Amino acid sequence: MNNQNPDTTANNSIRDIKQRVEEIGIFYEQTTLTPMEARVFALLLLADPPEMDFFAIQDFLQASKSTISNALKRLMNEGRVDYITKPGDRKRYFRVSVLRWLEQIQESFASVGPFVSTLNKVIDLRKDTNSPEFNRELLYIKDYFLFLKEELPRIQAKWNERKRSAD
Amino acid sequence: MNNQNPDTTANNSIRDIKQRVEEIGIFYEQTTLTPMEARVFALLLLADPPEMDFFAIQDFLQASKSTISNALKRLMNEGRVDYITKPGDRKRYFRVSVLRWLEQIQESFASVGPFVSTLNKVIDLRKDTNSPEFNRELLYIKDYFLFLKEELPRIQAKWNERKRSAD
DNA sequence: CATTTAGTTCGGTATTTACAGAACTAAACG
DNA sequence: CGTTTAGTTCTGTAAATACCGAACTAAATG
Repeated sequence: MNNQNPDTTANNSIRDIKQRVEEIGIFYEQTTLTPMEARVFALLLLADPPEMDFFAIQDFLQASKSTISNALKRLMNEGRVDYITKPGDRKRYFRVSVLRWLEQIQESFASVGPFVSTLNKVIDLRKDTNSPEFNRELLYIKDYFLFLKEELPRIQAKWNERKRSAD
Repeated sequence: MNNQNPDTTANNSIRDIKQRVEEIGIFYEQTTLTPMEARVFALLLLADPPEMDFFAIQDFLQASKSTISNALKRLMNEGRVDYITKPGDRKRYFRVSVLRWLEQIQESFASVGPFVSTLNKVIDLRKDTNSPEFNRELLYIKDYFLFLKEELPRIQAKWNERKRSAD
């Protein structure tokens, strides 16, 4: 049914592309994805068209079904990937859900909260100690996080505003 | 020589404190420290006075010398911990270097760069593809990172300004 | 300069984690 | 309603990682 060029990605040799997937994959591996998750994600970033069915992913990466299944599951849980379906075709076509991915990133930015509360615990537990200098430094760093907690939503708002007025 | 109360931390039972170290430790474990690194870090955050010699750390955490040595090494490389020395005492007293730790955090905030360049690679590799919608989304998310790359230094400057005028 | 002290490094082990393969499931198709 | 399809789940294994213990090193001490 897909009558486009059936290449996985545009006009480059398949070997080249495998290399690119590895390369991009390594970057995302360092942002807390497992090697295979990172490769799946990189592949979907580069694929043309930008959605692939389960078997195509498995075949390209030469991995087992379970590994691909688990990688996709985690990528979907993290909001980086979703899938579309096509009428009269029961396959799922997996793709990077760029906009949800962006939302996840934005939310994670907002998560300074836990740092603040952990520091508060520490500061509270230290309240009877005889280390005023150190305790003051802890208050200082907590202050910084509180500052971020205020400012990050601000720049988020600024971004929203910029994008709103761009249409 | 240390004529303070020799308790590891202030006026709480040692069992309590072990529990606190675990608790605070678990939080830092989730921010890319190994369990033992996280415990060492948590211990130094709670210790009173806020510096401890090698053996005191080892004894408290009931771990091997090598494990403590490696944990301290990594914590020092990451800029979270340093040590002081005392005249006529060849031990090193390890402590959380709050201000360097803060600097590290601030630097890591500034590191949006790699995200942008990875996205640029992806966008470049996709330039001949037939997926305008997807490609536009990628440009959009890249735009967001570029925006952050501008704005984060700004809020950093704002913080510096606030702190400068606070003395 | 032999010994103690304060750690580091090296080699091995146990636990965890990533992945494979095969058995299973649920929906759709003939 | 048996079979194919599109995945998932379960069980085992290989590789990576965290940790231990013992051998080592470098500085200070007697």
